Amino acid sequence: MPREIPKAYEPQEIEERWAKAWFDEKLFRAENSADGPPFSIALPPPNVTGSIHVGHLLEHTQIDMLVRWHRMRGNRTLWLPGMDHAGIGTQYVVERELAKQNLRRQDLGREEFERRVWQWKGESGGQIKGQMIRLGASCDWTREHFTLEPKLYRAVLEAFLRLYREGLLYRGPYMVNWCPRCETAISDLEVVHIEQPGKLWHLRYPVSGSREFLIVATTRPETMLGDTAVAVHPDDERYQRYIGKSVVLPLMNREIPIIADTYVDREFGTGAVKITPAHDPNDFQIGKRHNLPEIDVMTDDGHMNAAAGKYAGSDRFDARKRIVSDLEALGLIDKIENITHAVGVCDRCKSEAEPRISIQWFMTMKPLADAATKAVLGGLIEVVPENQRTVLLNWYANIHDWCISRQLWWGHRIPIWHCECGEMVPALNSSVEIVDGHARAAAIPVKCPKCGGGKLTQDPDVLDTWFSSSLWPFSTLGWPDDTPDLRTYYPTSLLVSGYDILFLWDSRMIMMGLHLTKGAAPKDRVPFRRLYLHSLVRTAEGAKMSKTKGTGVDPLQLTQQYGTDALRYMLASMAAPGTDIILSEDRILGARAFANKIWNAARFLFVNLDKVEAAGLTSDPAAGLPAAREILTLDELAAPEIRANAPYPVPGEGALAHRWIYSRLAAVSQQASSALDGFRFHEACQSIYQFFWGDFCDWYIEWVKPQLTSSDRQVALAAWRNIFAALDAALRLLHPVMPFLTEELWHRLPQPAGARSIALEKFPEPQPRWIDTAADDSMAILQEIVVAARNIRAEMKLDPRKKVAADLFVTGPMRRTLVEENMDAVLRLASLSELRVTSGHPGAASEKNGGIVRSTAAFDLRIAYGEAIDKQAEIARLKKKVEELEKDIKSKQARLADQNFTSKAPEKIVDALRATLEERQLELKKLHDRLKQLDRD
RNA sequence: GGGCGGUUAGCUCAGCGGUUAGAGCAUCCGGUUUACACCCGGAAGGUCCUCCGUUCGAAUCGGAGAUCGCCCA
Repeated sequence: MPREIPKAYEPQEIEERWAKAWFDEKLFRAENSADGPPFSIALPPPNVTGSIHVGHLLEHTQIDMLVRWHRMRGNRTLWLPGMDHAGIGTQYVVERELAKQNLRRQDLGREEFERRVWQWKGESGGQIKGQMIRLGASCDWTREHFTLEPKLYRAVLEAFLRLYREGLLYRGPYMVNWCPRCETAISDLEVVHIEQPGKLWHLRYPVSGSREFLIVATTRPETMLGDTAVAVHPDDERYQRYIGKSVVLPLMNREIPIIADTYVDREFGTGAVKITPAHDPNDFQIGKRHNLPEIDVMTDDGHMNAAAGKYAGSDRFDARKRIVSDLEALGLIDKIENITHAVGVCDRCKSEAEPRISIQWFMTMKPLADAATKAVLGGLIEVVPENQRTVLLNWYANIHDWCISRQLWWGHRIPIWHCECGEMVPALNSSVEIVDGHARAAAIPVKCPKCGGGKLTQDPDVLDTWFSSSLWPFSTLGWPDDTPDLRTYYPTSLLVSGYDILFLWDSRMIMMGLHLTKGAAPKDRVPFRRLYLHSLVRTAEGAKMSKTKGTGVDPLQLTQQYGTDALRYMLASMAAPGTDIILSEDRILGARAFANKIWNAARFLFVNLDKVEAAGLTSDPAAGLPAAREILTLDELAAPEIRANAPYPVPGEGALAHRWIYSRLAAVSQQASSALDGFRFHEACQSIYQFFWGDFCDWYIEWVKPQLTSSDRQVALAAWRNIFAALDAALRLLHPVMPFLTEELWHRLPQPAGARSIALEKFPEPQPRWIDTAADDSMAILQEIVVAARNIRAEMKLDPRKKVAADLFVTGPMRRTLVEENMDAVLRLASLSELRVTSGHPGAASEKNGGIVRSTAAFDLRIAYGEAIDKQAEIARLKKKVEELEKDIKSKQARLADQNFTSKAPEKIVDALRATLEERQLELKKLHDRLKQLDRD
């Protein structure tokens, strides 16, 4: 029965089919009762608003490779997926939609707005899930979670209430970053600094009761309306006499004191600075020290408020212009400098963030950071690459309290009720109830424990998205309940994340995990035992891939073009830890070619087997097969139990290549596993690529081709069995990186009834019986001979189809036997009609115009051909080689002559150097002989 | 201002104390080898950014500088 296998590899149909099958069959469902040590990874939950970009694909490819690899090694493997509600991000997107209808969220009211967001989430959210399924992520979709679902809401309530009772959460008026567009506080980490051209205005503040001025510099003149002091350094001689006096704040005509504070940098500007405690974090601190009033001059949406006098109602940037021009009119602008400075903007909407005092919830971080530091220092979490460990520890060391409240409507509402008397009453417990399909706190306090009042209103704020994210590795496993999943899979084995969210997410999970989970020892409470920070995909200019900037590349489109496997391979092959990735068209093409190569190698085997079968059936002498030949069937050659016992000894002299390919298989399996264990995906890819294309296709298949159609049934049988088993092993090696292609091909091999997927098979382990260093060495020599012959042929510009005779001079009987035993393969691969093997060196045996010679220390190969060779070219080539060799030999001799080297370097190194020197000298001698001979001829 | 990373072949990148520094792509030469032209065979191509140091030995370790990029303040 012919096995239909298309000539060109067409990934689309294959990938869609398997993606669907894997999902429908729940193939990657983790079984708690299964054998094997658990291996668990929580997916960094993508924003529910998002669609996948190449950055995700890089992350998912790396996770998926590790997950598939572990699954194939027999681990009880769980990759837990889910989505993040992405508070500010999602709200921003929905608000943008509303704005198209000229609506603001305030127009709808909180409940209606929330309803709209849920509606939007239902329609557009979760796109990523479909994309991940299509791209082959082997997640356990039966365990999918969403940060706003009831179970996770409950975890958030539990965490909040516990931290609150422990006194780690507090509320009060502090300086925060405020986004006037989103109208919410944002954390330090959500403010990004962008270098921009700007101006530095030098303002003249008249000193009260004098004609003098103090000059202060500012990049934000509008904040002057809220100035409540001017500060100088206490030791600054220039200003001694002003300390204690006051200035008249221009435009506002308010007297404000001149104070002394060591915070002031005498070198900056004039050494006098305006102090606006309500609009600058440093000024806020100074204000506290000096008991200065805090005058907030702005509204939530970035307009000037009543405290701004006549500027009230103006947009903050309009106000800036007006103030500057008013000051100019009054002659109070000393000068204006053009500068570049970093402006903090809201990470989400890119509006300029405003430092501002507002009442917010904060989390005390110091004790948690200390515990986390201890865990990381104690090696309870291994950080890869290692330098990121220092970055993490430094961040913990300089940690600030975390502003966890957001003035948003989309998120986990803070479970605190405020009484009219000012008392704050937390929810009674963490239970949740479902209203309209969505969760909210159920245990609502009805009476104030302090004043007994019954008028309690819930805090309007919601929690920072990252609060719920920080619970992700355990909340998704059932925490705070003691569930089988939590017991089995927590701590998770590994977290794979981009280093861009090390502070936002990774660091906070470590703190929360250590603090909140139940394990007796810290090692049982860390959220993950290893932390691998992967690279980011960047544009050619080095910018982060970003959809908003239009630099994001749609991976699904690339998939259409090149195939998912190729894309995955390309990303993995570039994923060296610690270096960012710039997408390259060439690399994708190379990966696609690789996929095609794999496809065709498999195709070759199946197609040829068809031929062998057909020939056997018809006993067609034209096919070169004897009539008596028995039919070979695929089952006989490649049944699972047959493959399991490979390699089979090949009778006669054709065994070498088989011994060698299995030896290579052992080495490559070992390399791949150790590379994956160290997150060196590029290394794993490279060694598998080299194995498949170089060893398996270029040498092994080519070498054994004739055996596959051998008239000796035993030879053909063993050869086929070995090659199928090797292909099977190669597919399993390749599976973690190229899941679709390997799945498709694997199913074309005979499999036991009910076999579901290559993903559930074993990853190749190096078998001791495969390792064969003698075969490695022998094969290496034969390959060198073949390459030397091809080299000479190319040099002589021989027609590749033309077979010629050659002479081989070898030393040692072993080598001679080796070549003679493998003569057929060598002749065929080197396109030789004959190879005369002689012991010793050419020299005397050489004839006039003796063709071209290639020499290594082990052999000399000569092809003599009727026509004259380009003698000058050959001499030039030899001379260049001589030069290189002489240089090398000289440096080696010098080093060996150096007492310092021979006495201090390890013996092994010295001996090795001596041996290579000898080889080189032999090569050089051969080159000289050859040159002399050419000269003579 | 502080910290981190890059600088290696024309391009994209490996290698990170001890072979004549590698790969893929591009280039050049030769091929319709019935698995694959997304292929096969061959070749050419490098002051490993600069300087100083450590070492028997440095692309690899340390210091300084140049340059590009990232993060934090």
